[in-house]
Amino acid sequence: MELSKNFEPARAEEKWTEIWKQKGYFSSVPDERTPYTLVIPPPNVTGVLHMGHTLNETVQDILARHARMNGYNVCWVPGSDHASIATEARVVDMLKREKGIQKKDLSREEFLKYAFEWKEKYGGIIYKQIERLGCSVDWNRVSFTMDKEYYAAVIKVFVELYRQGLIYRGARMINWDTVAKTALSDEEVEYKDVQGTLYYIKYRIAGEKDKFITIATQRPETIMGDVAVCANPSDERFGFLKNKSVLIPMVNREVPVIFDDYVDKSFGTGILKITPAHDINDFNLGLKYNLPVIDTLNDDGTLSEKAKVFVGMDRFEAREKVIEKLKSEGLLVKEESYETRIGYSQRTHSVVEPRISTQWFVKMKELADPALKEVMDGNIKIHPHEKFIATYQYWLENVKDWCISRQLWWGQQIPAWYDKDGNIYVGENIEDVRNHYRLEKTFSLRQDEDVLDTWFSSWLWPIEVFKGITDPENNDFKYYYPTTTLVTGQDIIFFWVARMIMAGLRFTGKKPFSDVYFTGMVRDNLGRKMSKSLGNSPDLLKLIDEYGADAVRFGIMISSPAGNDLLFDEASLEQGIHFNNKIWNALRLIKMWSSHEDFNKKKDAEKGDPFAIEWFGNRLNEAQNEVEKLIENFKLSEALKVIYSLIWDDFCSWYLEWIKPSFGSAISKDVYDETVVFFDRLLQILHPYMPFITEEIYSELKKRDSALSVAQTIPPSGFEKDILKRGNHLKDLISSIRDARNKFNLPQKESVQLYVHTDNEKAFASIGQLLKKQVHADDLFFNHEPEENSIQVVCGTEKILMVTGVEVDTGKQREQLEKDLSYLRGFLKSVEKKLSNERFVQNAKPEIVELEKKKQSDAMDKIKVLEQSLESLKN
RNA sequence: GGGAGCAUAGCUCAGUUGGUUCAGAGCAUCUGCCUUACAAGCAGAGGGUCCGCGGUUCGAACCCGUGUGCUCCCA
Repeated sequence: MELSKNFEPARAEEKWTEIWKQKGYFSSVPDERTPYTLVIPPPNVTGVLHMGHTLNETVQDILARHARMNGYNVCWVPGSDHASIATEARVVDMLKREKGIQKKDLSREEFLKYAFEWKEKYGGIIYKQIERLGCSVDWNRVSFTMDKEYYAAVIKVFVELYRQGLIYRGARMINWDTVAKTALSDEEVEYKDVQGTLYYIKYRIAGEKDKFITIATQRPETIMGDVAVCANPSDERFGFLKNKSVLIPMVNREVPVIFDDYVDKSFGTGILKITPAHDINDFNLGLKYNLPVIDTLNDDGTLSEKAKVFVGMDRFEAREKVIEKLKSEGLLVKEESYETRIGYSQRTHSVVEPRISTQWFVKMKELADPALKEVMDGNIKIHPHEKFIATYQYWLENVKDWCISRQLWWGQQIPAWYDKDGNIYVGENIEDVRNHYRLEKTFSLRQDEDVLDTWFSSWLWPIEVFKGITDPENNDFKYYYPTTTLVTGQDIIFFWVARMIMAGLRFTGKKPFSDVYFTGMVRDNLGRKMSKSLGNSPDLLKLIDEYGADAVRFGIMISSPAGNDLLFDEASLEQGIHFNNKIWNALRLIKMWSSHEDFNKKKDAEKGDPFAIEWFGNRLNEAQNEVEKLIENFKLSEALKVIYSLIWDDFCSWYLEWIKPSFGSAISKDVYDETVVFFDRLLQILHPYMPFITEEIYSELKKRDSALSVAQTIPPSGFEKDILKRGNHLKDLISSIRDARNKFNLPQKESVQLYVHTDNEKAFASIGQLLKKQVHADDLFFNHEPEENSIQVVCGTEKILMVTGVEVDTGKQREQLEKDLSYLRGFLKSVEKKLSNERFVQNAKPEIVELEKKKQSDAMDKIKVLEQSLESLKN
């Protein structure tokens, strides 16, 4: 069948996706091979893959395919997490919009039923995208953090940690999301610099007429929760307030003046209002001075009864009203704009409210220490190391307890029960509780309403996708765990990576993975973070439709240096298309040769040049060795660059041109066969990066029994430097002569005679034929002067005189030679300066001095050649 | 406020232990070619104060100090 002129991605993608699936190439079962295990960082079920995921999955697929082709039993587990807050919000929203149902009108069970339905309906988009990208995941192993067994694992771990004293329940200052109406962990709060306003407000001093102090605050709506004002004891300005109290504006409650070093004398007026319910520092001061806590906010961010004024009003609206009121009472002194930082919920983007709340926490210290040690000792390697090790270390050394309860329904319900007095009973289920605590069947218990943080399930991911918690003795777990490499974004180093290491060490006694590879963030070509609000994040499926999956993978990898941010530009995808086309056309060329009528008739076939094959074989080994080394070090982008240049430059531009039979002739069968072997090896090397086109070409190149995806890469062997050197010599000669042709406007078709001046005539035995062919020369003479006018080409220490029928512009030629000469003379001078410096000769290593001497003599040789050339031009 | 990282060609980045013609690659640009695989191509070329300043050294893109700018993390 005639091959299309250009590669058609859509057809190949459809075809190979189907074949891979049908043959079950990527499903793994334990066998005698060494496992190579990857677990997908579960994208959350509500989402679609953004470019960050795309980079991530591509990297993993490259590692997976590469390992598979190198003898490993690769198991790549796909899956998704339940994304408690985000999903619950989506479901609530959907119920309201589509069915007119309020969450509060549903029972927990009814709500969960809807949530699972929603997940079935929309959770599949991610898997579709992973498939379209060509990811070689094991579809038999899809995991979800709310699967029945996974759920059980999370509960089991909770109970275990509770019984070991690592989980406790207590009232603490936590981060409250007023939209999702749930607690958040510290990591789920994102701080942003914003322009705030500082309000200067007068508080009346109790028992004195018309005497006030002025206090600066950015949160006037919390005034009603004030329980004290506080100044620094060393601040003389406020000494007179000792043992006095002040009246809170609007509510006129009398509160004491206290003194503490905590107060920064230079901030605001130097005296602060203390509101323990709504500020962590105030809370700590409150504990220290035994002050009451007055919580003036409801869980949805409106003012509570305790605020007494503006009850039921939203906190930000209330702020406006409070200011108005203070103004009207003459208590507002001034407003001042200033820089501040405000915390936002990572999920709902609402302003997070510090709030006292009774929640469940994990004690982190005991878990963090081994996790830190494991990485610091190098048992788990982080890539790129320098960039992230300090961050990892800092977080673990300063880790705070982890708030794991969420006031939601979508998630694992906390396995804790309360009796009527509020005593806590923890167990895997109510029977377990009754047994463990020896309670009567009739003893009344009520389960905690809340669910666990999604990350409290995700941290078990590498373990529980193989049922390592629920069934630790099973064969899969024993074979696949610990996993090999984790690929993820640097933004979840604490959320996930650090906690997975803790969980792995704690629950299995083993690290969860050996290597962690952090990808950078994907930005647009202006360097901006990709986000929905900017609308600069492209739709992956559309990109694949437009460019093809291979081009998308190529584009994202070629511009993705390890660990660095990636500036995503569709231009690089176009480069991917061009590359596709280049390889495709190499196939067309080779196939064309085999269809020549004289192909296989040995006597008529043109003899191939042995040097071309010898050279490319060596070059291929050299490059493949380099690629292997780079991939081993997670330098995937660099490896792709090497492959790109190997295929485009070395294979297509040089090798194929060198062996190309002259017009009308057939290629020799031997050369053809060698070439197919070379092409095969190139496809193997490229396959992990661009799986579809390589499969397609592999199957077109010759008849096969199975696909490239499961083929084993022919490992590189050694290479001879001397042959590579000869190849470079040849390439230099060809380029120099072509350059000269260009400069002298000598058409490519015009044939020439070459007079080579060299002291190494022998070298031309192997490369002479190719040289003639590539520069369209019909004669090659050595160390003879031509009779006719000639163009002089200097290449290294060799000089080539090119004789042509065309008039030669000697002025132009002289100009070029003089330019080269002056550069070389300058260079020689610098080398000689070095050599004449006694201290250099004394101190530098002998081999360095030798090198400088060689540079000197090389330069002198070249200068001599140039001088002779110039001399001959003058005649 | 504390910490980390980065600064090399128009853009994105390599540059290993300080020493090989070390100042590189890809993309972009420019010149010439519609040469029977590919114009999505071929053959060439130009392009840099290695962020500034100071130091160490026979020798610095590389090591040290300092300044400036950018990015990220933490409070």
